[in-house]
Amino acid sequence: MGSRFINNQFVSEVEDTENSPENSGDSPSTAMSNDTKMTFTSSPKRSRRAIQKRVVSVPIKDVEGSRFKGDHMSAPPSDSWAWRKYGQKPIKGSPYPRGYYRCSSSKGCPARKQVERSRQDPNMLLVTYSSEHNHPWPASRNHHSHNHRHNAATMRTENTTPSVSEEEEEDQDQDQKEPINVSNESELNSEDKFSSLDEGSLINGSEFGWFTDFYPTSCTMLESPILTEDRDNTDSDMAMIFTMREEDESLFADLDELPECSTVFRRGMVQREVAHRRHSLATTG
DNA sequence: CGTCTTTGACCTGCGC
DNA sequence: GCGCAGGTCAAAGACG
Repeated sequence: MGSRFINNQFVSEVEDTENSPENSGDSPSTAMSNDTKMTFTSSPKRSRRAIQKRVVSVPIKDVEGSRFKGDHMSAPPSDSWAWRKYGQKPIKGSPYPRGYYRCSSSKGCPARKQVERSRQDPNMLLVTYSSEHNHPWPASRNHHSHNHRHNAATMRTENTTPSVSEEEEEDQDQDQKEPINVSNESELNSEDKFSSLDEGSLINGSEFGWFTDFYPTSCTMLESPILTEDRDNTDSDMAMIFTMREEDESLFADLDELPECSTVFRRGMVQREVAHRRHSLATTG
């Protein structure tokens, strides 16, 4: 299982409406193909506020070594952001505790995530991202700005990068209707700007706009060397860099500091790209 | 010295 | 209202 991490990068997405304690942790894993997955879910405790969360399942193999210092629980999978642990709780019904992390990439960043081992598959980590206050990722990603402070401490979490994509075709239309102006850093960096977005407006283009709408105008995925190193040839499918458009190149022109693990996600593109790549390899090779 | 993790206490939402 | 469970706070110590 773990050896197929590359394939694990492909994530699909479901709507989780059950939120029962039994399902809150593992249902995403069981409902979908193995390895890395993503799902929408709502916090059982905060359902009245309709706070959606995004769950990413990551093979623990790919996390080990990044920060296991006798921590049997779970090191948070890397996503190129700095996360500071602020709590840990044993979860009823699960032999593994759940770790609570908040974003420390920028002061006052409200983004949080929870990391726990899957009960059904202890080799998997379930990472639940909370976007309740809309993490200002787009601006930070695009410009590797001050919001993204990669010091030595924060880099400890960056050994792996669970790549994420989305499959909601209809959302692509939404993206094209309302592309993010990636050049307007000051606007995107504004916490007020993001906090002013109400849930209703976010849900339409996905409440997780901060998570998914990085580059709605491009069809680009930057494959990190981290994702390909130490992985044998069996996973050559992902050892590639998707062609960048010209606008993308200009867009990233000033990103020489972009960390290795940075991955640009394009919803719905990853699986299609891989399918296309596989087809091309099959026909040419 | 700044930032991190750890961990017990406290808070909050929910079901009964 | 009470108890349970999840989520957060904050002090203390560790680390680089």
